Amino acid sequence: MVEQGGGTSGAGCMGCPLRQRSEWCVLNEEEIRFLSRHLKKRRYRAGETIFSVGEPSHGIYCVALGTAAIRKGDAEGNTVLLRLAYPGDTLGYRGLLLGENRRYGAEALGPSKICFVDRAVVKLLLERNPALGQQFLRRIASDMDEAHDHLVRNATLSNRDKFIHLLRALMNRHGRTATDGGQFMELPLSRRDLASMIGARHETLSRIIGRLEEDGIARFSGRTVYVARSHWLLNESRPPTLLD
Amino acid sequence: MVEQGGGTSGAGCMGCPLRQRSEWCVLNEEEIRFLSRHLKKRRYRAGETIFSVGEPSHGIYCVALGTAAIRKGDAEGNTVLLRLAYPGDTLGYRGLLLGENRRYGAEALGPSKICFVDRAVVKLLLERNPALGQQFLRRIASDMDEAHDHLVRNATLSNRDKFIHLLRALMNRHGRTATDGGQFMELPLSRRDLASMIGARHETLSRIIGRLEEDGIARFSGRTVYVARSHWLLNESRPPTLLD
DNA sequence: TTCAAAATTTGACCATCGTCAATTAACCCA
DNA sequence: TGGGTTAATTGACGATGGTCAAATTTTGAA
Repeated sequence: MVEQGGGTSGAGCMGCPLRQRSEWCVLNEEEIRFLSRHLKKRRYRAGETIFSVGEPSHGIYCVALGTAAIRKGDAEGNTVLLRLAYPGDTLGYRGLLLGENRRYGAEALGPSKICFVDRAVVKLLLERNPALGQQFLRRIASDMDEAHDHLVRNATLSNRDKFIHLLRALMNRHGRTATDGGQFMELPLSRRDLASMIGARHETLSRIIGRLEEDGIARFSGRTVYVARSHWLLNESRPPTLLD
Repeated sequence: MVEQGGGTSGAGCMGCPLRQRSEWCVLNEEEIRFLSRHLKKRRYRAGETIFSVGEPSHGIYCVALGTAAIRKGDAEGNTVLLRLAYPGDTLGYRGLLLGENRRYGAEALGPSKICFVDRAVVKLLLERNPALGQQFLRRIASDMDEAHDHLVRNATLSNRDKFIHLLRALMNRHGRTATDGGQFMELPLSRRDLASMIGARHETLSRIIGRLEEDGIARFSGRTVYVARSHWLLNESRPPTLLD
């Protein structure tokens, strides 16, 4: 299950199509070879755990293929899906940087390939190439911005609008344009997870979905969603001010 | 208004009591002297703006004395108070790292002293002392954790519980123990800002406060709050965490 | 394919929250 | 100190969201 050498094609990180999109893009050829030799690539099946809350942080993970979900729970046992990670995204850098145990868990949402880079390898590369540290700083800073935007939206929008925003974000990643200009998407998440992402109960989400269908904004069938072109742009955010 | 040399006593950063609590603790004596010479320290009056959304990021700010508020708005003009910053906290590193304009604003909540460090000075120190970069990484990683905890709470708790959590966090910073074992605090924020921190309208917060008084959990009078010892620990809210 | 478990939907009901509007209290500056 | 402005509270009421429970669909494993 575990193979040496990164990249989706077996040619090592050198041939990895997402090298340019990840922080590793600043490494030179020799450093990439070093990384290739020392990372562990592994396939995950749908639902498989990548790492869990509370375990020590031995290294970082790099999504090569598929989608991963970041989950976090509170003291009461409520669990929230914080964000999704896509190819090129790096997971678990915080625990590594702070030398702490993992404070959130990650799992594969579908069949995925994910590379693991041991803490020692990261450390060595960071020392060799300071630009890599810069890259990580930039990455975290940008994650921070995202988290803050998320906080503002959650404090500001209704559940319905939060869900619409979420749908649009998901559509950007998972959607395809249909022949009529509308968009199709296969949802990567269960209703429960979708609900947890907007801080609502799953029953509430069901009703929101029902209302979106009534209003003719979208059609849901299992995990497939269809949104007509005409309805897609004008929902940006604005609360449905009376009649529309 | 602007003076050279950091620290609250005029002895430069060297004598700054919060040097050990900020990222600058890794600098050696010479580097601290360099920092002292090149930072600009400035007093702010209550409500004064430190920096605003949209303006270019020329450097970072370091709270020496007082309390600063981080504000962010969304497209509709709603504004949210994201977090408070206290002595030792660094503001504005994200815009600097990403080379972007400020995506949030900061203002002094009361009379404050805040040091400004120009981007060029930061860059120089970062190059001279890689440990400083590490410190920043750790700081951001920890801010990130806080933001995620905040997201989980917002998705999970009722407004009432979110407010109790907020009160407890504020009490940790601003509270004093009374002779009877209860705690007093002078709130640093208006009701509107308190409400925005938990994602509620100010009218709703007024009612939450009313209910807390009815339930005998706390007493509010203007900006002073009193909480009896007996009610402090057992309230339905969860674990005591830091501000965020 | 078949069946049991899990996920989803739906209904009923109540608590909470947002909005509008009207007061009342606090604040700031001349 | 007065007067005008902002902040805070309160009431009424409709909308939204949570909870419990039951019905229905989907999923996964044998």
